[in-house]
Amino acid sequence: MDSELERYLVQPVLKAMQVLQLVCEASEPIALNDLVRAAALPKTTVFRYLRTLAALRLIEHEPDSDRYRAGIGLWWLSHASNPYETLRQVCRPEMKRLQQRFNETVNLGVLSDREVLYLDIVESERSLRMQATIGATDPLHSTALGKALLAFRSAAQRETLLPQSVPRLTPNTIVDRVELLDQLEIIRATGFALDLGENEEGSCCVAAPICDDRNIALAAISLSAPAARMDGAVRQAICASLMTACAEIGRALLGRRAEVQSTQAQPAA
Amino acid sequence: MDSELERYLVQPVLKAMQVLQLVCEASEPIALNDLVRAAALPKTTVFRYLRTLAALRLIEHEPDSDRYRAGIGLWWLSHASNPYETLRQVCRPEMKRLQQRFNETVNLGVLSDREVLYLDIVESERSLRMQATIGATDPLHSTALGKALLAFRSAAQRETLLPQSVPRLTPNTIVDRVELLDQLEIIRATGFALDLGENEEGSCCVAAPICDDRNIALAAISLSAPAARMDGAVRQAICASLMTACAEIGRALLGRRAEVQSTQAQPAA
DNA sequence: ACCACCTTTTCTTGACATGAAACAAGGCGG
DNA sequence: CCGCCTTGTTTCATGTCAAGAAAAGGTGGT
Repeated sequence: MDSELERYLVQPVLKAMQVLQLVCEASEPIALNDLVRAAALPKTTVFRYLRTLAALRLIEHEPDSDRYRAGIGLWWLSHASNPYETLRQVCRPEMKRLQQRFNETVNLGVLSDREVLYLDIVESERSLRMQATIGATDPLHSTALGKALLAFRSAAQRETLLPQSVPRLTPNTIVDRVELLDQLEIIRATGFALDLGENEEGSCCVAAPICDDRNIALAAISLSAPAARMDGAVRQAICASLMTACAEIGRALLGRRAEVQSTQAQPAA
Repeated sequence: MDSELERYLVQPVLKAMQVLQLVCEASEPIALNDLVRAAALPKTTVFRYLRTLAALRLIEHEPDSDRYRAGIGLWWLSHASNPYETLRQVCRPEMKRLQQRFNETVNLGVLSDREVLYLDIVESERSLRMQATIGATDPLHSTALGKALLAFRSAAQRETLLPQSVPRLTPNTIVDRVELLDQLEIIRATGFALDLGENEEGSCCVAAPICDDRNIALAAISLSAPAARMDGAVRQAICASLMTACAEIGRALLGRRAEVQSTQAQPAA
């Protein structure tokens, strides 16, 4: 499916990044030989990548033990006015407050490539909790985050972002396109989106969008919990807090100029 | 001086990282042509790097505007059990408390390649304040951080880490090797290090080490201020708080197994 | 002192990164 | 509305330079 995306790939870059990732994933400084084994690349090649990455300070070399570990250069990359990073920092305090108030998992998501991309997660402390991973993605149509992000876009964009047919993930998943688009209108009117076990059985999510001054969603925050803990009264309280928090963040973002532009899909060919 | 370090460099990796850095530094999504101009590389080359980096999710492509921006992959790299990142997270709360209590700039530094590497900085809110940059380095011999890091190492390592002759940065810089080594003994005994305008005139720093269970410094925290604000009584209070905070962090680190191993220099050839 | 293991260096080869140039696709002004 | 001009994409021939085998240099253990 991504045969087109796999063109023009520069091998040395791919392989060097693989090595970098291995160094970063290692819980402790790692030696050349271990990297060679892990990466399944020739020793000389790995050696040269390590030297190159070290010159860029992306990794650092411990002369004593001849081991490599993550370097300060990574910090530069991920903090140099990275829009995701700033968005996360702005949202963090409100997300923590939501988590503390309801003790459920709070997710921050943006639209990326026709999917929801989880940018940040503040986890509930309960043993039974919803768990996603930062950087992971979920479909738009089956998640509260996705629907919130879709609803606060132009009608034209909703059309292009929503595939003609969407996969059924649970018995509750809404797979009828018209029904989905109708629901988006309701979400737009009420200001929040629900996911009643549509993405994963037994889980329930509430999401609200963070909008710019044109009422376009830049991101969305959701609270997710087992369905049993998310009934009537509690859900109402959550909805209210969530919408307040998101509106607050939206106002805070207006102050900044480093606005986060969510990816918008190209028109269907 | 680093002619040896510049060997075995893989060009595609260097250039691709340059492009990645440019994308990350841009305050807003940036187009291919702008990158070509900024990087001074052929268009085709930059194009291929962008595709490669996008495949790795280090950057993301906005189909509408044909622009590129930092991607979520960066987050993976810098947060996948990066020892610096974990150290920073552990130290942050105490650093913030120190900053709030004294309203002076608080620095976190580690030993890296015979220098102090600033890992984190919590800035004073005063208009006249000491200011360093995360990722920047300073000499060991002229900074409180450096001396604290040196003092809590074996005598042998102090010898190898301290160059035979050190540069004079201000009139107060201690350039006599014997005098320096003597002072390290005192620092080791008292538990804190001072910099009285030795690195920059008019600035005064107090530093204390964060030690592991063998009393080896993993990192150090310093408070820096204009000399005028750092006299007798205040300095004593700062010293006490600093040493308490560092001891606390040391204890917290003992709990974790992801200990941060500071770089140790190789024996002088 | 020998051996085993690991890093570093050297060297040859051909795969492949390269970049000029042509092509396609918008966008803007005339 | 048309055509020029900017920007992204593709193609292709070339020679660079990344690759990897193999050997040398170091280090620590028994």
